[in-house]
Amino acid sequence: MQSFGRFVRRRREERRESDSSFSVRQVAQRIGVEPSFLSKVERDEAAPPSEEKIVALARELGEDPDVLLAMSGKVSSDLKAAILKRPALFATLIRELKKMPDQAVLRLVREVRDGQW
Amino acid sequence: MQSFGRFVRRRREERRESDSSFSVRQVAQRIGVEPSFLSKVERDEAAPPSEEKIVALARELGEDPDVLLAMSGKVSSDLKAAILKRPALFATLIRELKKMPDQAVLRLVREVRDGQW
DNA sequence: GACATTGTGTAGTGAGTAGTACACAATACA
DNA sequence: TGTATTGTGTACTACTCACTACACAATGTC
Repeated sequence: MQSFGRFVRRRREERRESDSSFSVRQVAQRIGVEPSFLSKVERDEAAPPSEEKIVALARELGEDPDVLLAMSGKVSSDLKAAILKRPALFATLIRELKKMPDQAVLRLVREVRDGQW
Repeated sequence: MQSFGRFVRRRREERRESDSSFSVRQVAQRIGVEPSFLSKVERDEAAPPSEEKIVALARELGEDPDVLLAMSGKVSSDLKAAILKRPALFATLIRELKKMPDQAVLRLVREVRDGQW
């Protein structure tokens, strides 16, 4: 899997080709960190920022926040809260699903979402 | 919801009624922490211990590790890992399920486990 | 009465988290 | 050519996490 920093840098530079406001400095300001910090993060010299900043960064880059969070080893706090409310139930379900291929999980997601439950 | 410390203390003292080896000191030794630390944890003067110790504690107390972890605000690292591997899929699923009542989730768990997937 | 065991108080620690503040040389722009 | 903007280096900080080490008085046991 690709590193968090490398990925962010690549995506930011892609966005920059068509929008010069995607400099380290300006993106840093928009997500609320110091430029030097974002610079270090993008070079993997600093650990990924907090959940809040990552979500803001995902918004900037047009990426899925959950995916970007995952790259930083974090799980969105609202998902965590949902699991913590029914730990035994979710533990069983997730352990069951982790054995199954993507396709099967996807099918399940669809069926749950389209609501015959 | 009950506090982690209070719950552990109560459960330990229950076990102790029929087994004198369930003193703070001896349980602490079995799970690998200092007695003073376990004592503080049980009185909620210290934050809950690490995942590893909580799992050991659950084993001692005959409790579900996932439930005890949940009381400490933690999600088992194997569940986290499973989510991190397919973040978008699990995010969608969990957000869908959190709106649903226990019964519906339970039914889903059963159907998944009994394997027509 | 001696010895062991008990719970707990106090003090301190090393690693990780999540950053800031400021300075600097290189580059871009007008 | 001057001004602005850029990315990055260095140094530092406040906070939390997950504990240990040791001492003590009270209680239990032989």
